Order: sequence, then C-alpha cells, then structure tokens
Amino acid sequence: MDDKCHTTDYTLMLAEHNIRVTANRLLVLKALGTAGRPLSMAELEGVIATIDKSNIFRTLNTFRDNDLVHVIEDGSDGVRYELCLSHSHGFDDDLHAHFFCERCRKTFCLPSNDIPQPSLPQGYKLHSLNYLLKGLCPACSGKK
Amino acid sequence: MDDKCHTTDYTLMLAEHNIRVTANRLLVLKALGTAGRPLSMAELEGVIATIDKSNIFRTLNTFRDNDLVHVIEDGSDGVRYELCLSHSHGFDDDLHAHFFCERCRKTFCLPSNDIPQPSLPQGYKLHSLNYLLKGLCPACSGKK
DNA sequence: GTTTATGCAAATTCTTTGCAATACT
DNA sequence: AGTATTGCAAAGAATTTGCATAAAC
Repeated sequence: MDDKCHTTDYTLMLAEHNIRVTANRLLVLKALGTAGRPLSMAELEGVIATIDKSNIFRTLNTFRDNDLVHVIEDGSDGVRYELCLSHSHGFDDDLHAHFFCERCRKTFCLPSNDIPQPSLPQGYKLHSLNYLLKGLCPACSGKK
Repeated sequence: MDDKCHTTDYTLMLAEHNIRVTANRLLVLKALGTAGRPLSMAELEGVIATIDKSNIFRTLNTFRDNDLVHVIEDGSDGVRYELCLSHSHGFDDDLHAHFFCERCRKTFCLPSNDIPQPSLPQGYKLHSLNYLLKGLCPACSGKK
C-alpha cells in the first residue's frame, strides 16, 4: 500500500526522460517522489543536506527541461517543484489544483477531477494552468 | 467610455480605506487604476520613476494592509499588485482568474464568472484562491 | 580522453529595513 | 511641536553563474 500506482523505480524514470543517472539526481528525485507534494528549493536543501544547493538547483532545471518535474508557484516563497506524472511531453496535461497551507506552509496536491476548465475569452491561447487554493490544511485546521 | 463603472476618484478611494492622501500614494494608486491589470514592483518602478522603490514598496504594503490592493502570484517574477474592487474587508470575495502571457509577460484579469469553485476534500479550510492561466494573450498570439 | 556533473565561492537580483530629512496637521 | 512619509543607502535573502575538481562514459 505504500507504493504509488506508478513505478518508483527512479533510475528508470531518469532514463525515460533522457537524463543521465547519478547518485545526486537519484537523491533529488527520490526526495520529490517520497514527499508526494511539491517541494521548494529550501525544503529540498533541508531534506538532502549532502548536496550543494547549486547542484540541487541545476538538477531541478535539468528535470524541468526534460519534463520530469513541473514548476508551480504557490505564493509562499518562490517556486516549488513537483514530479510530473504524465508522460506527454507537449501540453501540460498533468493538471491538478494545489492547496497551500498558510500555517505549516506546505503545499498539497488536490484530486485532479476538482479542476474545472475555464472558458477563455477570444484570442487567448492556453498553455498551462495553475489552480492554487490557500487556507488551512486538515492537520492545521484541527489545531488551535 | 474611458471610465470604469467604479469611481476613479483616487483621493476618495484612499480616504475610504483610511489611508492618508499623499501625492506619491495618488501616483501609485493611479498607476494601478489606469493599468487595469496587476502590476509588479518592477512595472510600477518603470511607470512612476519619480518615486523611490522603497517608497513604492511601503506604499503597496500600506494598500495591502488596508485592503486597497490584493497581492497575486503569477509565476513570473515575484508578486503583482492589483486594485481591490470589492469593499468587503473579510474574506477575499473579489476573485477572478488571471492570465499570464508568456510572451509579453503581462498579467490580465479574466471575467470573474469564469472562476469555478472547487470541491475541497474534508478538513481543508479555504481562505482564498488564485486561478492562474498561462499562455499567449490575444495581442501576442496574433504576432508571429 | 572527452564530456558531464559537482562543490565551492561569488555575482546577481530582488526584497526589505535603518535612518536622517522632509512634509503634513 | 509632533507624527507620518519619503529618499537614500545599505542589509538580507534567494537565485544564478564561473570555474576548478571529480566522476561518468
């Protein structure tokens, strides 16, 4: 039950996205995979400690350029990186809403079926969308 | 026809939000009002030139604290500030989607009726939401 | 052996604050 | 006079780059 429906063979994931496998990249990828939610640079630095921040940064850029992660903005502190589960390399069809908890400052993924498609006015060409909710997560709304 | 449905008496707007009227604040407010779309610090600095950036910054904070603007994140470069048209000082009910053009890097407001309410899983407490679309705006999708 | 990845340090950029001078009431 | 606002300068924080070393192929 601790396995996701997708493979967690991180080596394979790197290979599928044409990214050379290194120990560091596996660490970053695993951190993102086990977190199960989008992580910021600061969060990754906290989790990984052994890797220099510049390398984490470059690793994330490599992942982004090869469609292994996408980048989301949750309005907290800079951006967050999240594993890209869709395998389409074109339009970003792996869309779901994110919930940013203003208390613990974590960002969670919400079920994707809750994302409604907008009706765009004439002339706009949509590439991606980012639906961000803010408030308190279940853990934090319980606490007083 | 160049007037919005709301008043553009900026002095009055400041007064209604309990903000003392100064020449600089009127300039910032007017810049936001005439832009008609959310502006970043950099954009405001570009438009206003005569005011120091630290003062623009503090002015925007004052506006935010008094519910004259809200702050939105559009994933470009930091945050943007947008005139708050609703007069409720509680929950942020002045919600609409924003469209960020990846070419000209401007952010536009979309009609608010296009914002769908999400169905949140148990336990989440919603404070605000931010619906951001990205792609090309009408002006830019025309250009080659 | 050549190319790629990594760590360290520093450059860059952006946001935020300290403080003295100015303007307002 | 007293309080609030402003500009300048600089502190802080985060992202990004240069470069020499180390690792991978």
